[in-house]
Amino acid sequence: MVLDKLDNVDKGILYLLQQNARDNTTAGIAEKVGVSSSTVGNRIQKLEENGVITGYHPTVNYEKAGLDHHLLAIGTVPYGRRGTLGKQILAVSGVVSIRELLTNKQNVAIELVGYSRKYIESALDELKELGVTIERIEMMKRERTQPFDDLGKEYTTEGDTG
Amino acid sequence: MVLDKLDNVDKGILYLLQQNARDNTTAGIAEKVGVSSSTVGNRIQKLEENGVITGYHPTVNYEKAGLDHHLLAIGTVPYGRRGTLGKQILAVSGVVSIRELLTNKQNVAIELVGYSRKYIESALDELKELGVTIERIEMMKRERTQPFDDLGKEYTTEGDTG
DNA sequence: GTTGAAAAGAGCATACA
DNA sequence: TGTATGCTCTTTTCAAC
Repeated sequence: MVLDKLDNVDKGILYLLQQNARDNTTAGIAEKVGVSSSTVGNRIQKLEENGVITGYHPTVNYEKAGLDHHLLAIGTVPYGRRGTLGKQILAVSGVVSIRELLTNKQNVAIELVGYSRKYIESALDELKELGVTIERIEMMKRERTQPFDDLGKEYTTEGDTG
Repeated sequence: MVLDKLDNVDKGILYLLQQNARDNTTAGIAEKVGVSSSTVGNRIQKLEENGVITGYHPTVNYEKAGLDHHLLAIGTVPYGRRGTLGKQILAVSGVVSIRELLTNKQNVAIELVGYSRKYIESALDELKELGVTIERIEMMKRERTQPFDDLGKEYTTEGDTG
C-alpha cells in the first residue's frame, strides 16, 4: 500500500490519530474529516491491516518514571548483519529504540534507558558481545516526537484534537 | 513523581500499555496485574496527570504511507538556545522528532520525513535559517522502537498482551 | 486507596444505499 | 465503497469498605 491509495480521509485520520491516538474517538475524527464514525473505524482497521499503522504506544517520560539514566550509544554493525542484529539488539534489557542508517560506519544509534549506571553498563556489555562496536556514548537531554504534520491536516477541521 | 512512588501496579500497567496501548483494555490489564478495572483506570489517569505518560501515538510506517524520503540530519545548535529552538525545529514541516544530546557539537539529531527530495531540501533550508548547523545527513534505513522491557513485566501475568 | 455495580459512551457488525 | 442503526463492550463515576 502506497500513498496513492491513501485518500484525503485516510490522511486526515492519520493526522488526528498522531495528535492523540487515545482521546480522539472515531466519532470525533468522523466529524473533523467529514465522514461517518463507522467509516473512520473501517479506515483505521485497513490502515492497521496494511501496515501503515503498526502499533499504538504511550510516550513515557523515563525521568519521571525514575529511570534517571538515558543515553544514546552510537556504533557500527557489520553491513551484512544489520537485519539480523536489529532484533537481538532490541532484546537487550534497557534498549528502547534503534535507528539504522545507510552508512558503513556509525550506522546504528541505540537509545538506552536504565535505573543505574551499572544497569547501563551491562547493557553495553551485551551489545558488544552481539558484535556492535560502540563508538560514542552521549547523554540524552531530551527527545521530542511529533507527527508528520503535513500528512492530512488540510483534510481536517482542526478543532479540539485534545 | 519518581519511581519511588510507582508501585508494582503502576509498573505492571505501564509495561502492558507499552506492549499495546490500544488493545489492552482496563479489564484485561486488571486481570493481569491483580486489581480491579476501576483501579487500573484510576492509576492510568494519575500516570497521565503526573506526566509519566505524556501521550499515545500510533507508530506509522512512513514508507507505506508513501513518504519515501526518510533521513536523519545531525547538527549543532548553540548551547544556550537549545531549549527555545526545540519547539521551532519541531514546527518545521517534515520534522518528526528531535533528539537533544548533552554535547557541544552535533548535539541534535533531527529526523525528517517527506514526499520528495525538494520537500526535504526546503525543510533543511528552514532549519539553517533557525540557526541549526547541519553537519551530516544520513538516509535512515529503519527505526525500531520498543518499550522499556524491565519496567514491570514481573508484576504481570503475561498472557495475551496482544 | 480499592472495590463493585450502574450509567454513559465508544466501537463493531449487520443491513442498506 | 460509504452510510446508518442497534448491540456489545469499555470506561467512568459513585457509594461503600
